[in-house]
Amino acid sequence: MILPIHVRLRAHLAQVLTTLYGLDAGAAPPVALEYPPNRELGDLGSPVAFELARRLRKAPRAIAQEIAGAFGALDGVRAVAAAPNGYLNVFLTRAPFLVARLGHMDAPPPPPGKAIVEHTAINPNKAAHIGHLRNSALGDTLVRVLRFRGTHVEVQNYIDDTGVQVADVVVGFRVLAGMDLAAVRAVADSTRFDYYCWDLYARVTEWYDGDKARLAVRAQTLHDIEHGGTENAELAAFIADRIVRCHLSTMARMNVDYDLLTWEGDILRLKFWAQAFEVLKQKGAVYLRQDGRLAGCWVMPIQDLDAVSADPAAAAADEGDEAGDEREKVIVRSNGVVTYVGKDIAYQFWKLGLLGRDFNYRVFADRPAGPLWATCTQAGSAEHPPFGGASYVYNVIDVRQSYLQKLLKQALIAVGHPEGAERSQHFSYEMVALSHATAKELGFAPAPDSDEAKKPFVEVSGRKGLGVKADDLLDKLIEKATAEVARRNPELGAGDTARVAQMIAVAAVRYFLIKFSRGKVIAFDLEEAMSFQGESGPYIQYAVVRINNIFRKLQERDGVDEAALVAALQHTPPAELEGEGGGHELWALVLEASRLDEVVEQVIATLEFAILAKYAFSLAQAFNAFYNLPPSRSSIFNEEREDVRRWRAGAVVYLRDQLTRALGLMGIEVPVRM
RNA sequence: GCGCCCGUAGCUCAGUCGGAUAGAGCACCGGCCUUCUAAGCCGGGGGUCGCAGGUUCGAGUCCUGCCGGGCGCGCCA
Repeated sequence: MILPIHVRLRAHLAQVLTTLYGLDAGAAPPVALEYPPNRELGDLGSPVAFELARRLRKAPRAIAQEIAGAFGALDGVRAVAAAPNGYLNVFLTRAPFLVARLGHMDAPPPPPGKAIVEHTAINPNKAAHIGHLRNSALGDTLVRVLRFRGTHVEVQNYIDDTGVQVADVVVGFRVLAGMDLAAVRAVADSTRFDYYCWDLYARVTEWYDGDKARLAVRAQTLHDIEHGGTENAELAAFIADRIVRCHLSTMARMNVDYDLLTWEGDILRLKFWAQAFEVLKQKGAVYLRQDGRLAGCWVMPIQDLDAVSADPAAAAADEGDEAGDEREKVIVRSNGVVTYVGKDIAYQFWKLGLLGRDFNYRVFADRPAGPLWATCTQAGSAEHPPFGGASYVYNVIDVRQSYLQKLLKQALIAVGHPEGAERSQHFSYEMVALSHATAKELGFAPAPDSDEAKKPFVEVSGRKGLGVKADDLLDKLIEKATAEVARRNPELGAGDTARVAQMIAVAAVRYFLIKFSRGKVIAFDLEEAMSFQGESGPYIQYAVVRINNIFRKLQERDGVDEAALVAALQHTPPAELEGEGGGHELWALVLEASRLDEVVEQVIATLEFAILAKYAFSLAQAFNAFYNLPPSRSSIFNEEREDVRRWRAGAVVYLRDQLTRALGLMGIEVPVRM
């Protein structure tokens, strides 16, 4: 396996520094490498001379010059130069670099163990909205990025089928609409059921607001659902099942998929909590409060997690400061009913293989790729893939759940599994709100002097039915894209046009949801999200489509395929790439395209997918700029010099492949035309 | 009150391990289609990087304090 040039260059520079200045290579931090602002300056650059300037009492420039002088030869490096300002810049041998990259590269060994990614987890009582899409887009991208690196990933979607939100819709059907199961089934079979429930849910909220005493109906319904065997429980199960199927088809439109649906009802019925409770009690992680306002509750003491895990000194200091300030979190209420946190602790234990109990499993749906599995309580399938028991767990949930996610980690530490806490990651992100313009468009205009009107954005509210439904957004985007595709490609049939429009719409939404940093509230603006121009998914697709067109036309005219062009590079004089003339632009594309792997590394380390989005965009942008250069410097199709055409083709094929991979990581496909 | 997050161009946002001239999109103004798709490209105007200190050869980036905004801290889920 060829070591990436960065690694070898760092090692070589460390060696040079040792011989030159007697610096201990082991003690020094790794030599920093950056990309100079442009290719004229170099391909890689290092500020190492700045760091040494003080120690050596020499000007950075002089040091850089000495290093350049002593550099010697390194495979893959064409030249080294000391910049006037003190940077040490390195030029790579271009043609071998590209040829190697176009060939087969050995993949690094896959990380050991399985990772569980849980995402989506929409309450199964109404249609999915734009906020849910952010979760799914981030979660699915995480899955794709991990798999790209070779990690074995299990994707779970948690279904809260026994919570208040489902209970509220049950109340809506039975009390407000006066329907029984048969009537609800008739509705589900004849309408957009998730949309119907969206409106019904909002009506129920209003109904509660009309008289708080009505909340007793909710409490009774919830009780019925939790205990089973009642009409309410049956209705809840039906609603949850149907809504989940709606969500799955919405997500399928977005190229989002799962391996397993975990149902909260199964966690309850299989007594996962009882099992986890035993462990927590045994380890003293929870205890029964005898007095005070929490008398009769089983509670878990809450500590500062950072102090618990990392720095012993800081932990000791904190203990002194906050000894009197310790708080407790109720896990089991005084009436014996477990809280939400308790159920989540049990689920997290199971995910990490620490519970000592398992679900039963059934096939929930058949897909082209194979069955979609779901948990069940009894009479499961005899044969099913192994689920749970992962080495790493990513819970994709918005930032408002930080406190609870912290409690999960604490419970793991308290039962003697600090490594489980280390391997549990809360993948948090800020919420999606609505811009005032979009909220207004949806018919929600806050009173001019209200608090709502003064806020920078309008909060999405499933309860009020205020939000942009995921399918509505996709429909609008597809409608717009269809018109554009039909106008630009009249030769395309209706089926192809629809497929292309769908891909463009998905690209627009998914890119939009990925391009902001996780910590940023997205004030969703419909007009902005509908854009196919500028920094958008379709912009990137467009660049790839253009490239594919070049090779399609080349094939049609000359019968030359791109594989043949690439293969011929080995025996082609590299003047176009290496030459003094116009090669810089082409080489810049190759070097930029080569950065995908390092971008993926960074993305996994930071869980910041905006980096991936921006990278893909800038690569597309770089290509578009190249594409628009005068034909003498950029054309492939009309270039008559054989060697020049080959190198341009090779560079562009490589860029296209890397860009297609980057899009794939974001769940975005490339259409044939657009 | 305590904790977490955010503050960069008119607007929405990038800015990697602290490093070369602080960038992009949108909006605005001016150019570019007989030449691989104009969903594109090129050029222009537009900045007290919230404020004040500190560390450093070097700070949008790190530290401290403050200001403004968001979220969280329940015998809800």
